[in-house]
Amino acid sequence: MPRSFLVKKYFSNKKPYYRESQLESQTAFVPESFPLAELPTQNNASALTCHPSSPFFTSSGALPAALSPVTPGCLPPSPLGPLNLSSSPSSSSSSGDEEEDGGRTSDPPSPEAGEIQSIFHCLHCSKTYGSLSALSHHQVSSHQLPPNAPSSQATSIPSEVSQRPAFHCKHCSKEYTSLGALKMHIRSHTLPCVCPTCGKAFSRPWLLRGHIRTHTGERPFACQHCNRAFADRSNLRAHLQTHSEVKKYHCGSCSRTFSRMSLLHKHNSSGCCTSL
DNA sequence: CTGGGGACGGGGCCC
DNA sequence: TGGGCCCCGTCCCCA
Repeated sequence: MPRSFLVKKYFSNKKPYYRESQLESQTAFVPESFPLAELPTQNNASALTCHPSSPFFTSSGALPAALSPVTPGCLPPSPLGPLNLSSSPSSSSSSGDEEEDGGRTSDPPSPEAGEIQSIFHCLHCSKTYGSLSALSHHQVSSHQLPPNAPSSQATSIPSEVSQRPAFHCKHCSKEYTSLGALKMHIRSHTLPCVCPTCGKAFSRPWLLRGHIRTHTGERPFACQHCNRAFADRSNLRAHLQTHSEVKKYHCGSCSRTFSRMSLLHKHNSSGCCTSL
């Protein structure tokens, strides 16, 4: 993943892929039920501590509404009802294809802020420490772990990494070099944006908007070469590959090209032309 | 089996 | 610093 260089993947665990089944249970998530993210940044601990029951889930701040599968947490205020979508499918542009975004405030205040604190948990014995060094010392002395052992999740920090800011997600074992990146990542766990139609939850408002297009059938991204249109720009991009004689992904063993990386992977894993 | 579409997650960039 | 958008990538499903 060349683009994910900010993520220090020590465990190469797969990214959370929210399948329908998972999301069905996710839709009724209870924000305060999420564990706390742990950040080895004592400086900003107090500033980051806030209520996990973020008031953005409802206009009135009533948390129980967050349990509703139709809480439009990330939807802009809608005079047309909960399914107020862009009614201009052809507007389609890349920037602001949905004018009623209502500005940039459609994205709710990040609830993850309330999940951040500077407590260092040893995941081998659940002890907590107030500093990284204390935790590290504990792990070395009590669990015979090397100081830089990427043990369990979140709190065991490689020494070379600990020398610079590292922000850990407690929901998984990812680390980030910036708080903003971590907060953004945590949204993928908290999924604050809920589809008012089906209750499916998403990490970001624009993901929800894209999802809503699956309900409305809006396809703002049209192919210039054929009559097809897509709800997702990435899908259009992939489709455009099909119009190209020489496709983007080349097999290293034969001269075949593929429109998608996944097809190339399939091609390779199926044996391709010997070399594998 | 292959190709393609649908859906969506994640990080970077820009404002 | 945070939000929105873009691009890349992946997984699933279907023809």
